[in-house]
Amino acid sequence: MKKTTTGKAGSRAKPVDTRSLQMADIARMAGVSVSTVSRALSGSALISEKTRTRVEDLARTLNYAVNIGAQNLRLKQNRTIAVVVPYDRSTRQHVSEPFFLSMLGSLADAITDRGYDMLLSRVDADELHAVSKLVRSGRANGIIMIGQWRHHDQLNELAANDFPIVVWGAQLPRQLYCSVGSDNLEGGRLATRHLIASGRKRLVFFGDVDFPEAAMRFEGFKRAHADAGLRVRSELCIKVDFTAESAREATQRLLLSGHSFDGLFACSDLMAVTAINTLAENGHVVPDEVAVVGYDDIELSRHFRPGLTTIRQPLEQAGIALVDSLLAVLDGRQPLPTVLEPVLVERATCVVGAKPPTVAQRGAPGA
Amino acid sequence: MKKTTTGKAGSRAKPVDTRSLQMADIARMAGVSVSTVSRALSGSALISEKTRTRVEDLARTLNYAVNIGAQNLRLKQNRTIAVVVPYDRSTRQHVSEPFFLSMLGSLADAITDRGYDMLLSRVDADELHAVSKLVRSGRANGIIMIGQWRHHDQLNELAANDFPIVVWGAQLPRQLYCSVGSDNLEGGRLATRHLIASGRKRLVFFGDVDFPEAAMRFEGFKRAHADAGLRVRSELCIKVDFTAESAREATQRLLLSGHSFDGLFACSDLMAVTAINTLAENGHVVPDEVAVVGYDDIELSRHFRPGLTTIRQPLEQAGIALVDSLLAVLDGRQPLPTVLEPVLVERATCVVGAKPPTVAQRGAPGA
DNA sequence: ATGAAAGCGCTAACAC
DNA sequence: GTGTTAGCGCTTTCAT
Repeated sequence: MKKTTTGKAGSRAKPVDTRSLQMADIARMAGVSVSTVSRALSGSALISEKTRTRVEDLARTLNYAVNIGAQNLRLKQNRTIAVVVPYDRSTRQHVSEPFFLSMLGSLADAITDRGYDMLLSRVDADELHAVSKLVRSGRANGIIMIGQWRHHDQLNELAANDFPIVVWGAQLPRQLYCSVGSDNLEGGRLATRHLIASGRKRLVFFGDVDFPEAAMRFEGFKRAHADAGLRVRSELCIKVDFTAESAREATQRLLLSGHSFDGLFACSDLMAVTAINTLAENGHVVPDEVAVVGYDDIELSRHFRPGLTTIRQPLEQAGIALVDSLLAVLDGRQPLPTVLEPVLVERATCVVGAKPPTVAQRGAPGA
Repeated sequence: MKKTTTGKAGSRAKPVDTRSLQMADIARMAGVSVSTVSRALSGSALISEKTRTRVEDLARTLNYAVNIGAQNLRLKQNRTIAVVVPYDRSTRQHVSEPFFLSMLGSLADAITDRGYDMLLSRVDADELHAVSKLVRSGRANGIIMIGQWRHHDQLNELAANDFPIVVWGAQLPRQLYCSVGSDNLEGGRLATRHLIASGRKRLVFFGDVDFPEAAMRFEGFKRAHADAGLRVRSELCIKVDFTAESAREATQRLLLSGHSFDGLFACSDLMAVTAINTLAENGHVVPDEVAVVGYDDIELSRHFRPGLTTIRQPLEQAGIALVDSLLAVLDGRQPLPTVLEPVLVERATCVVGAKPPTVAQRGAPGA
């Protein structure tokens, strides 16, 4: 990092004049009272057309904008929604995970469209109760929480106190808060059914069932097996957390274990992609030897080679559903959880109707 | 999307009780005055240890939090920084572009670390002046603007009025605002030099020089040619905007044009990846026939196959520099623009010391 | 060490 | 139609 010399001169201390225009100023200049200005600017019907235009013109010319803080204080409102991304030290789950970031974009749009502001806040997952402060302190009206969470009880406790929160995630039994999520069971089933339909029989599962989402996907994995009259091989069900490193290790361990397999369902695209790369480095060809289905359909998956077959979560809809549900909660209603339908996106890593798996091809070592 | 029936019952209209605790309540319960509570909670030295603990305990027990809105109004402050992402209809540049999103993560961290709140705001690029309202209305103290912008003059106009804004982007001549950006000229030069060093001589440039960043990278492209005694082939310099579609079209046109080339420098990783895929679909092997260097080092590039050689922008540093610069501006100082050094990340698509390009290999058609 | 009172910039009765 | 007045929930003189 270097500082250049081009640009403005050093640092003359010249405090920014923050004493901006106020309503009183406009009032004085227009020769009316403050309330008249207030009314004129808020489109009250009690104001004469003449005064209104005079005030409006003045305001526009002087570049005046109503002070939202004061307005909110007076109105006891604050059109702000806080989006909270729990920050998990242990998992090192980070805001820059592709999936989170797509979700953020979708939320930003939905929130903006409804005339609200979006506060982005990261809180330590172990300090989750801190989110309530955002609302108690009047910083935001309500909270949208995103993230793999194993915080069911904390959330329930918040919701029990009528705390305005909506969370992205699985719908759980005895849940007091409103959730929006995709149907993870169905997603897991779709993925697994597709693997089976492509002729695979010995399927690996990658995921951390401590997370409700992953647990549901695993459930779908099992159901699909049952539907097809296949049995789940427990030695192929591996606990992998949501990091690339974990997926890499798991894949290596799996290869070393000697268990044979011809298909893999991973609970995130990042896992899937990492597994594919690790397989490739060890001379195994995807999808010829091992078919793979991921989850999320992040940007990456479309550009990855071979194109990743995956389960897409409808994020646009998710953003909208989250925001609308929160607004309903704020309105004193109790919206039902929303379950979005995941869709299978078939690309190259698992194709139905293609040739069946080959145990060893192109003289690939191992397997 | 379907509504499930599990979960809470329908919608009993039961307005959330927003009349939360106030300082007056604490005061009454503690048997002291409001001012005492205020002082106790803000750690004033004039309060007896006994009163302080009593008040603090009470506040903690009752889950009281000071109303930030009122506090800010009184203090004429608001520890909030708005991050603005211009939304460009024509380019369809979207918040979910991987690069923007990484930047957001980095900013969220930097802002949070400094005890500020981050407001995320998208504004139509054609309504750029709207950002000033964020500050005039007291919603935020200052603005950090991210995004490919061709809005130099508008920004200068804002800055001329002492408007607290810092922008991510190239440093331009006669610039009145503070910018933070990577050295795009150097980045372009690094990329091009690497291509040349790997033995390539007929280089393609993909980018839209209407954007200052891309223009500078192109400048670096030209310099590297000059340094190596090569000439830039104008028929290989193609205007491509920051979308995958545009890159795909450009690549196809390029192939149809019949011009031969053995290297490609793309102004974003997304362009690069798309170009590589399009080349592959047409039977051209990267990097054997065409070496490719991208720009940004987004997540994708690490997982893409073959690994994308690219120029990394140091986003962590960028976030920090942006925030610190803005805070300096808010403090009445005039920070100098920051120029971050880009670094070359060598992966597989352009490797120095590898075998020289082959015009046709593995019986690839065309070329 | 504590309290009373004024006021941050705005809105909304309530008068006229 | 417009002005007067009383707060929204807090901090901070200025008294005591």
